Amino acid sequence: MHKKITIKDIARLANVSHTTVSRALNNKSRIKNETKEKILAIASELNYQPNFIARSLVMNRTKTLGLVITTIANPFYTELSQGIETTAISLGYNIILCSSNYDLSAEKQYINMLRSKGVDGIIFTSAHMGDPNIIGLAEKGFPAILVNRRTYHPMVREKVDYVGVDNILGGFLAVEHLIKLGHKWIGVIGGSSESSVGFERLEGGKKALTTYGLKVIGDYFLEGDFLKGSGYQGGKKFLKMDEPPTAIFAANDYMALGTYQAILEEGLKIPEDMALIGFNDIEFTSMRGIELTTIGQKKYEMGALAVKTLVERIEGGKVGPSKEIILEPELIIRKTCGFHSKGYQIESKKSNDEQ
Amino acid sequence: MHKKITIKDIARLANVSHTTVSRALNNKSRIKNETKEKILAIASELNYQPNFIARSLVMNRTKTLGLVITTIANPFYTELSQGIETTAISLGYNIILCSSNYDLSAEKQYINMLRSKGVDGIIFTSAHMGDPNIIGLAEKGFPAILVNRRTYHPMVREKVDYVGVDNILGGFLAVEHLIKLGHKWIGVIGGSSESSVGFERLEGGKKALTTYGLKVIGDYFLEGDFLKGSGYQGGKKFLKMDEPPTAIFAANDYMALGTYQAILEEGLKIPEDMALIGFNDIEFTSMRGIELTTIGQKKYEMGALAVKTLVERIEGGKVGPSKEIILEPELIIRKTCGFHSKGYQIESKKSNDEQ
DNA sequence: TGTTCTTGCGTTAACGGTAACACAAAAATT
DNA sequence: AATTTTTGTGTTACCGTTAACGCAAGAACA
Repeated sequence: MHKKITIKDIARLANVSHTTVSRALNNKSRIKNETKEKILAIASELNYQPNFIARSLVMNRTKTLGLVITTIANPFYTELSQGIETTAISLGYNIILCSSNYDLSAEKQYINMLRSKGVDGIIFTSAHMGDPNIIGLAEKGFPAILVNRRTYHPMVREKVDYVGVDNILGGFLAVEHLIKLGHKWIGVIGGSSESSVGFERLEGGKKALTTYGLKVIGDYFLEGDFLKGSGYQGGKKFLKMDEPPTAIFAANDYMALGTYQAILEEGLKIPEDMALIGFNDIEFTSMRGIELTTIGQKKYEMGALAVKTLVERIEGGKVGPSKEIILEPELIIRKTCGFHSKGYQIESKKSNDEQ
Repeated sequence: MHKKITIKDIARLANVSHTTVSRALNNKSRIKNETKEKILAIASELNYQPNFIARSLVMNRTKTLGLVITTIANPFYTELSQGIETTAISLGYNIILCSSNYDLSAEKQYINMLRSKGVDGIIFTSAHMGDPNIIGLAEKGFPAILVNRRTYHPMVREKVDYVGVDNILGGFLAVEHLIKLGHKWIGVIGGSSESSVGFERLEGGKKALTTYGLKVIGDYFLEGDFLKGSGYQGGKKFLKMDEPPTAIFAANDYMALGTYQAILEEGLKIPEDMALIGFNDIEFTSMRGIELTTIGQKKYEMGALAVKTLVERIEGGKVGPSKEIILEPELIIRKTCGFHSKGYQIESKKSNDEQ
């Protein structure tokens, strides 16, 4: 393999010191235009590529960001990642991908690795509620940002920025939609209790119930884990109740898809016999044959915003208190909750066991 | 922020030279067990994290791989990426993610950046047929591997390994399936001409036609671009023909999904009025309401194999000629091709329930 | 015309590791 | 007991950059 050419090679050919070459390449002041151009010409002639490793060592900056994610297999995260990666590139940063696969100890190893490799900052897309790793980072003042999921730990809130959707409002919108369609018995399948978004969406749902004068019934709140299987099981569970709900809000689309399947398996029709609403608006939920009503959020923008905020913090020094950027969710009406003609006048839906 | 501790800090505390600390940390021979343990104790006490940047500079190895991909938004690539990332981690490597978004000049910039950052090798998941960037890399003998899509350039074939599915066989299986179901008029929507996999799947399809004594009719072969839209347009085009085909093979699932929609929009039923088969078996095609018959390939394993092969080449020196690893595709029968009364027994495959 | 300021560049020292080499002391061999 | 080999460690150089500092020559000012 070709020997890599360095600034010293250029220096020799240009009859200057390697420092001067460095100055020319970095467009520093106090260099004669003539010599600069000579050096630049030689550099491009030789197709010189700077060695970022060496630069990083002395500058203590790598122009690289770590992205810690549970799994990119979830379309929600892939879209988020796209926003993150594309924006990072546009700002001159690269992304090192780290899929923790829901393993907290793996996360710790990732963080150590990333810090060893000198990343300038780390993006966490799926922080656990009391994630000790993130708390540790916050204590050290290491540049990091939380996207999507957050942590309520005071130290983290104080030091680490956050970008996410208003999950409480999202949950509210979902359940409100069901209520406005005439539902009074609404089942909710939450996310894992370690996740802030699951918790918040649940809170929003409860808020909608109380706002509209409906009771919050414990049996109608099931805990899930954001995976399809738990949506499926939740659906089955609801349908086996003496008084099943007439509508179900699943805290994400994956679970909603599982619930969908459970409902069909029990011989019920959607939306006639059971209304269903999800959360996230992942690709494919809009496809024919599914057309899930759901709560949408700007995933790509969220990722983009996260990177911008993080890079700002990295490059702007450690100034300023931490930010919390909250985006607006949006109700996306498709076909799994039925239609409303005017002002939410919907055909009242009686299930057999309604009293 | 805390000052990062270095081997020199440890050396001072242990009363040895920094070289000895390096020896202890790297488990080199010729060091007294006693001193080694003392050093290791101090290192873990101080929670020492090695500086990979410095190590990389002298060793000329970063334990980092570049992943050049068109977009991770395509579920095919996300699953591939998962295999790549997980395997890389298990072998001690990190992945820098580079989404080219179908832009060849972006690819060139990515490659330069990756080389500047000193990655030990690059994985290409979607090489163009005559990709000059990859040819350049091959000429320099830089460690690289092609996954999924390939290049037929002799220099690349000679120097760069390849892992992919047998797309010719896959195309053959798809069309053969349709033929065995009794179809004689089969429309094919190919991939982009810049992609080896599109070309190969088409070849396989033609081979099936001639093998079973059917004519290869030019009008029945449309060029697509692997995106949903071109599948949709292709479907429309076929249906507007005087003699539309009775079955369509789309060279990937995304296009098949588009074709699906076009068919439904024209008021036809699948599979009664039109049979449809795709390629890749991406998630969601198995979902209720779609259940696309398709050609499956082991995406995760493909990614894993690619990383293993690349790392082998990196770590084993540049020995040995290049490898071509070809995996077997698999016909996955679901519901979009229907059943045939006589002679062709179909055992339906259980849909792969995700997560 | 002498003094100060600016410009342009070279010298040298980092950054945090690894590796080649040297050289005593200890162990093994004769 | 003398010689050779092995073991354990320190010294020094180096990887390819950037940055602090120094200094001569020219420009600006008095």
